[in-house]
Amino acid sequence: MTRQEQLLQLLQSLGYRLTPQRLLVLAIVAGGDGHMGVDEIYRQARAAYPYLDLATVYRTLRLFKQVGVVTEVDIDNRLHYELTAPGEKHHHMVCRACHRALNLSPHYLEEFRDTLIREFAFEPDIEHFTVSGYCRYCREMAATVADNAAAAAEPANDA
Amino acid sequence: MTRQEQLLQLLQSLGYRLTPQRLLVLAIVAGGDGHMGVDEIYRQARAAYPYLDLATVYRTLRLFKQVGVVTEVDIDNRLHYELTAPGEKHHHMVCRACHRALNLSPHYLEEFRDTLIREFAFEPDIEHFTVSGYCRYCREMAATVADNAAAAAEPANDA
DNA sequence: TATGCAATCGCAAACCTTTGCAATAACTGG
DNA sequence: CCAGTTATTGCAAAGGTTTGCGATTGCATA
Repeated sequence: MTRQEQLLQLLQSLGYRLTPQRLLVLAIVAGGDGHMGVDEIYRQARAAYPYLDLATVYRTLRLFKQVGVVTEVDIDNRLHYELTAPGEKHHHMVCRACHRALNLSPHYLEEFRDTLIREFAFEPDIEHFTVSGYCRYCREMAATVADNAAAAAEPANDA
Repeated sequence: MTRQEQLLQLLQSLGYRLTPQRLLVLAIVAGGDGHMGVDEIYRQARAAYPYLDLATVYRTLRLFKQVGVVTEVDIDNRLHYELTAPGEKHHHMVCRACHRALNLSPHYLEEFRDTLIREFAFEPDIEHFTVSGYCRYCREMAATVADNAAAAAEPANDA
């Protein structure tokens, strides 16, 4: 039984119906590489089944997320999805500059999670956790630009 | 000089113009208690200046956030803002059930931040950090409901 | 105080996402 | 295998937020 078939069986066991739309969306997300934007999923799905509605894609992805089949990532105010890899769960660091999403092992969040529970009885939803910030490359680039500007502004360094 | 005047001066020193719209929005956010929804800010602003446009409110708040004058919090897919309290910076824990936002001291994030920088050279944007999850009260309520359901399903406990 | 430029505004339209509703289709039980 | 029930769909419209654009206005300069 393939991974996709397993997931379909999971959906069915939870009482959800296996519609062609759901099979299609699952196949596309499973076939994609990493996080896919909704628009891309929709485009691919339409190619196979032109009557499919965008709302159905959104609803399907929301259902998949709720059941744990996919992981939702907010990248630059847009929703992206990837198949949840069992045993390889990970969180995301999204760069504010280049909008790339990097994976982050759950290990780095466990302590934080424990603290929140212990101190505030707050149970963080660390199934779908995203930190935004600036990635290594954008930070380096920014540093380089700043250096060049400083050099250009330095009269002694000219000529 | 009041806090509001300080902030206005800050805006001006950064080259932004002090328009009546900005003064108004700042006054409203400063006068509000805690996180205010955009709609509430807009309603109050309109009462004082009916020609104000919603887009201007959004733009103004985005500017304020960018400059650090206000802090943005996403509560149930809606933007909320509060005046940034100097020296009392805090993050947020937003409950997925009751949508209440609780404050979280930056202290709890420093170690996490250091780890990300050290391990991945990723600089997390911890100026505006929000964790979602389930708060103490909603967790207790869920537990109670579950207990009651279990008790109701227990034949020996009836009558 | 008058002038000019650029930032900002209001308006309208777009954007991404969610929702209401009647029609359709997947599953259940007979 | 058929009919009934109910989840799910497509469609259209709304929701919150952002953006393009021409008109306005704050502010610097003279």
